[in-house]
Amino acid sequence: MPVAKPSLESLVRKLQLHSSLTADQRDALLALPFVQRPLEARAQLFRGLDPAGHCCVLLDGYAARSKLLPDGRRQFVDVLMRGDLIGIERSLFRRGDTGVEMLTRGAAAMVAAADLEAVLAAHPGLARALWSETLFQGAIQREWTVNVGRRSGLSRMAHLLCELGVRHDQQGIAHREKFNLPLTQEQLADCTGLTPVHVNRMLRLLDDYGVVLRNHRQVTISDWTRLAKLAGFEDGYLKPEGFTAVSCQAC
Amino acid sequence: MPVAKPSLESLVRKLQLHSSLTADQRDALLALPFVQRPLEARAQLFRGLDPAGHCCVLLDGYAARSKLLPDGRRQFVDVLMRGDLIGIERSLFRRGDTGVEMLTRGAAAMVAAADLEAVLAAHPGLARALWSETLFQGAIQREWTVNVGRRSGLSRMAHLLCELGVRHDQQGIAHREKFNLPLTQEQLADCTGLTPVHVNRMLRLLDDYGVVLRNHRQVTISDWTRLAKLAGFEDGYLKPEGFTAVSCQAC
DNA sequence: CGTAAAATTGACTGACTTCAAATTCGGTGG
DNA sequence: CCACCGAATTTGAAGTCAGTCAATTTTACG
Repeated sequence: MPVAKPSLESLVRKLQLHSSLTADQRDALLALPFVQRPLEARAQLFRGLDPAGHCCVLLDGYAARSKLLPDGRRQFVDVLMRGDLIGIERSLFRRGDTGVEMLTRGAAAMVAAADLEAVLAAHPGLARALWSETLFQGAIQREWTVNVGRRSGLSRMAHLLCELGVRHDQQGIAHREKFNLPLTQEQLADCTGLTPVHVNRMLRLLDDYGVVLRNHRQVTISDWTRLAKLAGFEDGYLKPEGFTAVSCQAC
Repeated sequence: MPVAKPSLESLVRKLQLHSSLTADQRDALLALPFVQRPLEARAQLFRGLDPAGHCCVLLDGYAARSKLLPDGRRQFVDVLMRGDLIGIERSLFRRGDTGVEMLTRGAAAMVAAADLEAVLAAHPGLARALWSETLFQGAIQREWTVNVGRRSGLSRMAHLLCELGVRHDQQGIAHREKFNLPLTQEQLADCTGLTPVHVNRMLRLLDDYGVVLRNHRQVTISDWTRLAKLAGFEDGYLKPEGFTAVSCQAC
């Protein structure tokens, strides 16, 4: 696996999807001290309710935010990929409410809360950009609620694939129609609120329809339009089009 | 209906659940200019993806954030009550992703984006408190995803009642075990991802178990412990215990 | 190359939905 | 205060989508 020279470039890219950063702000962010930590699959990035003295940026690999039920069942509430900022609620504000664990091996940049705090104090515009990022996370979260709440099994799978496709595309990780999907069917089940068996059947059905091919862990969407239709996918919630540029009179 | 002298007191109370505000910050917030707008049931507070020049604070009544599916089905992604801040993402950052409509009659304080912007620029600590509030909303949203994704119909209803109970309590609207629930069963269905018919049956079952009594639109929880157990309810995600006090070096 | 994990498939079960009809509630005008 | 009407609730019966259980095959990885 070719490891890029570790940097927070991917976080900058993500923030710039919705917030315009000045050169100063970008440089300050890139100058943040961090420790790169290699991570095995199943490694816990954050656990339970504990607060933490750091947050992290995922540099490589995939992770999931999850909640456990008393009976041991599990629901993923987000899939995290390169550039995603994880655990800011723990480092700046309070303890968290979800666990975060690696789905694959990868690496994360660990950023000390105090360092982040200092940069945000010096650059209020950055704080604004991160708040904006929090709001985008919220939009994704709401769509996940809709997905598991109101869509059929087939649509849920289709919708998840659409969302992950767009997010890969936005982060420059892969093309929307062809990307790596390193999740097991059990993990996909935890994303969609289905059982692993049913995930298998729905993937098979999408394949039979000729809409999505899945070899090993590579997804190839051969008919995006039809997939989006099956999913009821509207990409508006992922897109910042029409956003008001960050304007903070104190910045 | 006795209308309290309209003020943003309820918003202050909400923020103080998790953020410590200085007297200055509190006064600045309370001094925000706003227009009180009475609202009929079904009134749209925000619609579709449009950005807005304002946000609002719910002063009275109940509202729901919802998303519509292409086929007309609907999922609520949050229930909003007195003190809840609505539409900040539209006023400060970008267009929204969900519609917001009143479930009952009520009233909202409409705050112009420019006024809010000015107060936040003057009091960075307030921006921090609102960001924190955004993160709490995220925690609630994640729990909703878990609720519709992994819990049985009975548990979903039970969990919703627990959450609404605690939130009524926190906002000083009512006691945790006895509060007004002005939602129709159809609306409860849109909260839980069930059908109205099934909501009816689950409420009946909770009643038969002697856990929750529901007369007209008043909820009386006679056995909180058992209800929480049925729901798998853990109140941690609603509670700021152990939070790190807001500390912003620029404030 | 061998072993454990993951994927696949089939048969059966059950929770929730759908459809439809009857009853109750809540507000309004007489 | 009561009669009325639409909305909301309640109930029953039948259907279906997804879950459960269990066995087999394939894949991933040391």
